[in-house]
Amino acid sequence: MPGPLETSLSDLDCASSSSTSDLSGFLTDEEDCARLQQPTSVSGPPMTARKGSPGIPGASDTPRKQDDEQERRRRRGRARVRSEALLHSLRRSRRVKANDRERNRMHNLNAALDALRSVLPSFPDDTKLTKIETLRFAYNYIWALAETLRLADQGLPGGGARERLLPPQCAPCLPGPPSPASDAESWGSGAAASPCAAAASPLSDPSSPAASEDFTYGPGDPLFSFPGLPKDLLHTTPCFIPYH
DNA sequence: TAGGCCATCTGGTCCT
DNA sequence: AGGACCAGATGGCCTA
Repeated sequence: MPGPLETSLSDLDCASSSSTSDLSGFLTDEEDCARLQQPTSVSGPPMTARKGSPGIPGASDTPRKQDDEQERRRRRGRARVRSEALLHSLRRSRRVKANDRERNRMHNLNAALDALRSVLPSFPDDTKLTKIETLRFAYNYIWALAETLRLADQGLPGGGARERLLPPQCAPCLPGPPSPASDAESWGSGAAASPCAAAASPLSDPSSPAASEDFTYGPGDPLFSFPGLPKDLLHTTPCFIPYH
């Protein structure tokens, strides 16, 4: 699959070398550059002072031309092998750099997940949430906090803390139930096998994440309570971690 | 041992 | 053109 790589062999970026990985078996960028900066000579004897070149008077032309043609073919073959090796090493070094960036990107993503875990309520057994659990937990936790505000608003005359805390356009943004059609897979499917799914009672709020059958809930669940939230909210707050 | 979770590599695609 | 993002593949580690 020819790509831009092939067209850029002549202008290799010698400054952007990767030193992060072992390229044993491959040329490094420095080697690439060093070789490219050399005159285009193949390994072996230098190409200067070719005996019996066509310009020399008195040479017999026909056999000499055949020899020259063979020599040119050999050189072209060696040059092709060399350039393919160079191309391979160039691809390799770029791939190594891309791997580096990808690794770093995933580390950043994990750091963000850790930061998210750190602001979520922790559990007594200090169990570290998995990635998917962290995201689901955060989703439900946000929903529970929003629900707390909503309940608080009902007790406030003339307007609500909710409106003061959240801009109006945020109301529709509150987490709704994952669409079974579109999101069922991404939200997992553990509820069917859940021991407490059968005991789950309908929620008053259809926007609750627990409205999705992927979520189970119940005060008996060890992951049920949110510290700092009203107790009565627990009756409408989903158990946020689906069973597996 | 099977299954879940994770890290890493990789090639493709999109974006700046 | 190069980097970011994404999804699939793969292998290691851990647990029930």
